[in-house]
Amino acid sequence: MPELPEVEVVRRGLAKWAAGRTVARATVLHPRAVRRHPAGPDDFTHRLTGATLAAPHRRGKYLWIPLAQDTAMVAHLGMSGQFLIRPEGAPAEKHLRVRFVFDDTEGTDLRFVDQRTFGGLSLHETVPGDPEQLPQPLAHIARDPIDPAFDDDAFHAALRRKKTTIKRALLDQSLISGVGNIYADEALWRTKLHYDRPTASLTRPRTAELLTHIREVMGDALAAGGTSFDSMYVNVNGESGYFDRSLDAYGREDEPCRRCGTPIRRRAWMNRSSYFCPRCQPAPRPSS
DNA sequence: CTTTTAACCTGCCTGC
DNA sequence: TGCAGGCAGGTTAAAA
Repeated sequence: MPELPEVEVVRRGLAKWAAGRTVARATVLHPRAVRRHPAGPDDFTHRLTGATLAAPHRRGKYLWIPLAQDTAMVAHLGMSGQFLIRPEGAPAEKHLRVRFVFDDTEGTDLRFVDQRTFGGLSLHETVPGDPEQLPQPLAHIARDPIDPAFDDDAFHAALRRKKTTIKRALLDQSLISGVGNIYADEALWRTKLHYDRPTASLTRPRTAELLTHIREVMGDALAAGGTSFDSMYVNVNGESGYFDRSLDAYGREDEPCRRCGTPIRRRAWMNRSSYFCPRCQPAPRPSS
């Protein structure tokens, strides 16, 4: 479950069901799942053995779990990654990639399941003195819009100086993290902005509106347990969120805009799709 | 230097 | 039924 609300649902599940537990044994069933771990699968499992999982943190779509004073396990769900808390005896999922067995008597294990293998786990040093024990590789990831330390003014200034379009900017994790294809389309629809609008043309009030809508749609989605179109995106207990029923733009091609009734359109865009209302979100005047 | 494209994977759905 | 092609919520190395 890839975007910020879905990852936050997972983080909360880990906080409840995995934090504080000590790993008795870690098993890597598919080496690609730990390809971002520099020292390889054997080092990964060896270093996790005996490690106690601290409370999980999140920035944007990235999760991390501090293990010791200066080490944390980073997790990214990619397009199809899941963390599942399962009964120890439950049969292996078809796409089970990494399994953690604990030294306690709770009777459950922790599994990283990932059909498309774009996600992965890895161990990294943390930024010295960082209160959240941020892993070094995440230092370049921007704070996300629901982080109290997110700087709205700096974000607007960055948009103004970029030579790009608004949806590309929203998906740039070094400018603002946690926004993906669904919530970008939803926030743009709520703000009545076209995805190809040049960022340099945005006024400060427009940027403020956009940020407000990003926060609102993510808050709404979180309250609904996230967005799930199928069993691919689930919480640690395997349950789907139901925000898909509340989407206004994403996935609604040819269905009437909930504001003006005009059919929502889908456009091929950067090897994926953009959904928008052609009336509420008119295309910007072509530049040059 | 910044911006854009193509590639990385598996599985499902549609149309021929 | 089979098969090709398109599509899917992610990042990122390489090219422009």
